[in-house]
Amino acid sequence: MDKKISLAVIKRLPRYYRYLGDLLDNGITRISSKDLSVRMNVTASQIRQDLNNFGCFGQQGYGYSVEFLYTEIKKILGLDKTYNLIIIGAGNIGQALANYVNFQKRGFNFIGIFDVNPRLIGLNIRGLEIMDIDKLEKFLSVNSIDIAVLTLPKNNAVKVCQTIIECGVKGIWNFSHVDLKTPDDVIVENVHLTDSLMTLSYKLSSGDFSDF
Amino acid sequence: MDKKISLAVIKRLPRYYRYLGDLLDNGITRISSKDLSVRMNVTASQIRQDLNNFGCFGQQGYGYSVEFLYTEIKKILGLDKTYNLIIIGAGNIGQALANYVNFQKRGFNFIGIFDVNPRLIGLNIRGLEIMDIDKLEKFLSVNSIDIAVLTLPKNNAVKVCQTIIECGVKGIWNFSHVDLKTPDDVIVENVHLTDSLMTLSYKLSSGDFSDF
DNA sequence: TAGATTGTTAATCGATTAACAATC
DNA sequence: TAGATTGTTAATCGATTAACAATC
Repeated sequence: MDKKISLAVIKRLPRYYRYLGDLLDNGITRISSKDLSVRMNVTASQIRQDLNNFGCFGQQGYGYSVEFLYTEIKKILGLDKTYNLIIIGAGNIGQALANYVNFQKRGFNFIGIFDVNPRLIGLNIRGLEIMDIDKLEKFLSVNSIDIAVLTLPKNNAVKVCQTIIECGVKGIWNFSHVDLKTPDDVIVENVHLTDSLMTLSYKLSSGDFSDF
Repeated sequence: MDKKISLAVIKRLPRYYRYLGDLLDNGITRISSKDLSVRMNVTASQIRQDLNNFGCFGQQGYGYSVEFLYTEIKKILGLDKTYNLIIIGAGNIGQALANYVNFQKRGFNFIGIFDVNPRLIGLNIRGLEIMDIDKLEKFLSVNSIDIAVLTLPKNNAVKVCQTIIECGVKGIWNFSHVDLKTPDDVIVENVHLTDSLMTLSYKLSSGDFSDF
């Protein structure tokens, strides 16, 4: 990309993508920023500003072609490619993610799942056999992995993170409750479920529900 | 609370709480905003500004008492109370959350889990029997529920959301991939895993990893 | 007392919204 | 052509950072 896109914009893209998908499903072929803004409960100005970070996708007097815009955002999000993923930590969350079919549909393919627990090793999760984490380095040397999903306790997460970075993994989807330190070219996306739940309990107990 | 606290501040509180917990575990009794800022990789100014939204917890020339600050943030986050939760949708994610013990440790108690699938109804998840979703309204009429966790497909989510709001539930932890419309006094906290993964694929494929 | 560090005001920076000329 | 709606610049708003007097 040319100029720096702010994180706020990036985080809104999946939501645009979802709404455009819904419009497509409903057979709507064109949409103005105004109409979309009403549906999404944001300003039309913000939509146009956001999109214009990436190109001129609309047409004056007409609006946007839903299908075209959908395809463009898909490309922007990198969803025109496929990704190889491994899950490290085959506990509750790790197994749930492995079982969730929608990720595969979008091009995120789980090709390996690892754990330290001997009672889990060998178990079969949707066609993937849980492997001993000792085999991780070997596996990474013969498979090209785009994203490692870290669903393990935080102490182990830090250690494993080191290993996978050395093996060249550039994307980390981190579910463990710790901040991972990584080089600049390694991207970490955090899902801190506990933090999310705490945010909810804050809002519930602060009694200030003006406009969350 | 007196004045309006910005969402940006609220979202940072759980992270402060986590770092203070770590400090406590390491036997550190006092910390300055400067020291903490280095550990957390934020500015000292931001830490002081954030905390002063809620009170004057520090002491000039000394810094902050770790234990006191930890306890205060705990209260601010509403973690000095306990919450009754139900899980609606006993699929992969729903079961994973029910099985995850750390939530209970923090005062979030799962006291019911529901599904529509007859093959799941009756199954036992950590002592909770999966109930028929037909029994939901009855259950809500005799139990006080603070938070409903929605881990079901989006079409069902919208319908169920309506029901639980009518039954007086004020907190929703929404894992389904849809924006729920709710009255002002009902708080929704979203966990959109697919969006999170798309953000990661954006960053990976944009090639612009300046400072995410 | 002198040094350290807060709480808070002021300055800066960035993100959102408004406005409008360009143009389909 | 007239109406609609974009892309983009300018104005506003809010959040972050810097500075410093107060004070432990």
